[in-house]
Amino acid sequence: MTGTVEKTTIKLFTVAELDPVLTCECGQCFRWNADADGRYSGVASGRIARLWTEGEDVFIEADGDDLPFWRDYLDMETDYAAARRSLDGAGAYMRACAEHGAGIRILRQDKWETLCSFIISQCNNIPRIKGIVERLCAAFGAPIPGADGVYAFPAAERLAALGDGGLDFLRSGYRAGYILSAARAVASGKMDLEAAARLPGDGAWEALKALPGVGDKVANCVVLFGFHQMDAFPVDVWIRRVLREHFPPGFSPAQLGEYAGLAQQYMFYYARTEGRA
DNA sequence: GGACAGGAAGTCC
DNA sequence: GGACTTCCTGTC
Repeated sequence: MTGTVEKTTIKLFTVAELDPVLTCECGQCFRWNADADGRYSGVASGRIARLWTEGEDVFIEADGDDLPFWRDYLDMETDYAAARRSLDGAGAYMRACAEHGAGIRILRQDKWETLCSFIISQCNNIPRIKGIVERLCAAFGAPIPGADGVYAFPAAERLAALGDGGLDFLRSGYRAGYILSAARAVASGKMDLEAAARLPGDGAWEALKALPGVGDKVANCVVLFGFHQMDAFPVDVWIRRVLREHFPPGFSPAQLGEYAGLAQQYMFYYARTEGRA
């Protein structure tokens, strides 16, 4: 232990407003995992926290100084009940998804980590994505004080310094080259993620797509989960199927409005868990 | 048992 | 439309 860190526990919300299981398991993040006691431990921006439910109440344990960070990360200022109501007009299937996923919040994740993680996600499955991300963090991330064996997500500058082949040990396949080139673009300033996030309209999405290995889908994930533009609507194989089977031909996700991205997350989670929930 | 196809939050040429 | 890395599953 490098100095004692004062842990603070506070009640955040009710489970209807923030469900740790749904929020951590809906596929938006890769560094939150259930402990043996069912509590979720997560790492973000070099900080650690635990989330759990007691009855209807949700608690967080973290360094006291970090609580403002976690409030922002958990998007506590957004009214998700109102967001769900805005989707009421999108049909019975949409309402079923929203009811099933109530408690999902769209986390305000680090931009670089989100970009890197969703580059890794392409044509891959979630357990393997998590494994690759953890190997990346353990190899190049800063150790987090007071948490043995837990590492921050590595800075782009750290990865940019690697030579070609420097990520072979990740076993991330053809995605390794994409990670390196994204790291170099970010570290050199050629890709300014903060500036990109402020571009109006589809500007952020267009800017991200300039990176090799970032296409329509990954760019949308970064815009939604990293830039918190809640109208972004990533379309993958699951969502393609949902749109085909449950929405009329010619339906445009833009019709879902400013919370289309939240709707997408409800659909994704529903499609992946219905019948085994 | 071990080979093999199919698929996994896709993208590129 | 095929190739691309790696890994896991189901099938024969």
